[in-house]
Amino acid sequence: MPELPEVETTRRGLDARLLGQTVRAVKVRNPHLRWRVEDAMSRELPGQRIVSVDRRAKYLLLRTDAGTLILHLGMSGSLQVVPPSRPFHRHDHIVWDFSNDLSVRFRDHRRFGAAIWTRDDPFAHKLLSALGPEPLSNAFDGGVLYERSRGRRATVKAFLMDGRVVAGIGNIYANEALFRAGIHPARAAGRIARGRYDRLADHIRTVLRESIDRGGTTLRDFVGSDGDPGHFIAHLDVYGRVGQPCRRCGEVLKLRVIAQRSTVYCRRCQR
DNA sequence: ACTGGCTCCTGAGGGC
DNA sequence: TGCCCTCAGGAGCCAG
Repeated sequence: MPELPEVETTRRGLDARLLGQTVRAVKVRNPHLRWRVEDAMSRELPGQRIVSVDRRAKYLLLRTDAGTLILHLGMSGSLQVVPPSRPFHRHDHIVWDFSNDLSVRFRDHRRFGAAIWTRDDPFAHKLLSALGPEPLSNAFDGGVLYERSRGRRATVKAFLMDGRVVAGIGNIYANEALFRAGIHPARAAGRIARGRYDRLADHIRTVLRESIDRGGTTLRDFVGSDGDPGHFIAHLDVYGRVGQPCRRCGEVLKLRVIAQRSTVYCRRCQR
């Protein structure tokens, strides 16, 4: 599923190919994504030039002078940059044709993704306005986690995946960062010391950067991951490794559902 | 202010 | 071989 590193890789691919290009045509083949794709997007986007391609959490922001296209890949979405003549896949739901004779297709077989058109400041949009700091920005550190977690009884795993605390940490990277930091995923967020949050924040940043570096390599051709966790999968310590030995101590890795998500951890290394 | 549970959807995988 | 069943999973939303 597209996690923050895949979305960032996608952003870089779009930025390299679409910046300064003009939207020639928009075709919505199936408007039934997470929220119905509004006609205003098809009406107002043609003729507009892409002035920037940004990312906030796992949202992609394609800005024009008339408004911003906000995209979310959900859990099975991908964006494909292809020649317009390429035959359609049955789950290609939206198509944007550009002035450089490239076509971008939003493919999403589960349709948990979203395409939202807004004329206003996208950061003021309800979906973005309450988001916490970007994990790779200077605004994020152990202090943020420590301050925000005081008094909270929810598990640290759920806490990390709450976008209002820190933006864009998905299930895979919550699992991985907690393993690297040696913190048990079911521990109450409010009962973790400052020093451990400092280390956790460092590990969140490091694991995301390492994965982006991998994504940047394996997804260079930009065909989208389409449900695949990406080639960073070979470097995961816990996610997808239930029943296998811990790379650090050899203990068999355990699976528990925490925060409604599969959580894999080492009960010896994580306390 | 928090917290946990529900929801959308389809392909994959297991059982028989 | 094929059919049926179950389930994962991002994150907004809502009730308690």
